[in-house]
Amino acid sequence: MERDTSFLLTGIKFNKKRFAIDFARFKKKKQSNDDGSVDDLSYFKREHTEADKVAVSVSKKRKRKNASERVEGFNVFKGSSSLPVVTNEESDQEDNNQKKELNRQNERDLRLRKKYGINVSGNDVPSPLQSFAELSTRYGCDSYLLHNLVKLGFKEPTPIQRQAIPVLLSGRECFAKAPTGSGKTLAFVYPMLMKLKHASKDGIRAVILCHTRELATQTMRECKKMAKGSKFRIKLMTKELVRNADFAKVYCDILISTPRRLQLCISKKKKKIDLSRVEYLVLDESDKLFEHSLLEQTDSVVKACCNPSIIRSLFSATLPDFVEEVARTVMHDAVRVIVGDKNAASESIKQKLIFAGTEEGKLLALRQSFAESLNPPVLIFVQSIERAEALYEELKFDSIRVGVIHSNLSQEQRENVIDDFRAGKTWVLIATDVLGRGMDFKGVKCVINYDFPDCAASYIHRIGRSGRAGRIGEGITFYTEDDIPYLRNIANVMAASGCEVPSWLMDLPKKKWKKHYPRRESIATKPKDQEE
DNA sequence: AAAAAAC
Repeated sequence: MERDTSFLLTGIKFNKKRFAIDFARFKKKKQSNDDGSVDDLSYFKREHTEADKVAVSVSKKRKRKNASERVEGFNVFKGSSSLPVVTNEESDQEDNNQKKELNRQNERDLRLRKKYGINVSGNDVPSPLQSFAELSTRYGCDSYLLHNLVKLGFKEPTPIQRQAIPVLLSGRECFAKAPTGSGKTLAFVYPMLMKLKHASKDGIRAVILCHTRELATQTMRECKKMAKGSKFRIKLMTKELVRNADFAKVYCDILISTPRRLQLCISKKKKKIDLSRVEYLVLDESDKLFEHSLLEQTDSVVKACCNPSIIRSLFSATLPDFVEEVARTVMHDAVRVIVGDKNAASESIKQKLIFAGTEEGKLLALRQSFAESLNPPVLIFVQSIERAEALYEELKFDSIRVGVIHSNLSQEQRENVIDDFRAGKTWVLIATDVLGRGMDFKGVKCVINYDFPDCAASYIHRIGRSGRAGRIGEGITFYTEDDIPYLRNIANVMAASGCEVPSWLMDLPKKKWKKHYPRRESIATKPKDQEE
């Protein structure tokens, strides 16, 4: 019974036992600021028995075993094991022909997957697409949808689209990992539009969860473009919608929201939102949605989408094992689709590391690089809101059109900043990690990590704001003495993405990545009044 | 050690 109430968190419980030390630390923290609001997490309280300790060591062994199985699972040839089963009975001619045809199909699938760097695992993985035209021949896609595709300039499906679209169209749940800027949004929106077919007459039929409001807005725009000409209702969960709508009466085909806002609507006493009819649920940037602070919110949405025939999918450019482990506790016979190398950034991005020495050195290096060649639009990432503001104050008098964005701005301000950047009114945009993931600014040629990213995943996502849709991009990362212990992790990503890495970097000691938030000197050169 | 996700 307990299991029924905690879905994804059940998975976490299992997971936590495996990592007993982290778990104990987390538990301590939970208890120390105990405010009684940990209903769903109550299982944390019963631990430390001898039986539990045994459970830990047993599951550790199991983990190792699973890990080795997983490696095999990545193998392309084992992945799509839809080869016909040989029976003892005499098979007649027809059976033989069927087997031959199946074998030919399997060979075609394998060739195609190999060609596009697609790795799959799972039972009976559907064949990848050879072209978009197959959407109508194989899946009876409506002509208006194909027309939209052409009009929006999509000619050839990207690898993730080739494989993830048939998987979703076949009604399979899936995990999808593919490089930044490789068309993941289309890969989950398009099959959704195809399967929804006719507009909703009651209730909500599909939900897309995004980790920031900016991404939710962008995703809605993409959805609307692709659905043009249909009668689908596509809605963004805005503050106004939450305030005004009576969710008992709201019906829409695709609802796009951030987790917290949707969770609130679920937990409302009056005008509660009904997600029991949801047929499709997408967790975009899913590893982000599975972070501690968001997991409980994500969980309540997953829990509320209780339609037994729901199709759920997880998309991201970085999909760590633990996310899949947790998600597998609720998913049915999911297919895994992985494009490209594990732990690599998009290959179309040129990656550079620059030693800036000190904070002052960073500012100098930035100004110098702008003086040499400013190739707008440029995105600059810093580690905190304060530093974003400080850098903005430094640059705004430099005759460069510069903007700044972070979560301390009002929603309206945030939207304006994004619009200005998209319209080319600002050339350089300084941002916190709000814009680190998912955002698609068409022409961004260069991303500068003014402050070192906090982990490899965030590095991959940040530089992935450039070099999208096959274009060339550049990712420049400044580092100081404080960051050197963490350089090796970035070097690994660079090596995995086919970048040249100086050998001394690879000689740095391997270190398990911990979140990296060094306390930094202030950005500005010393204020004038200090001289007085 | 941060940011983000509400009202």
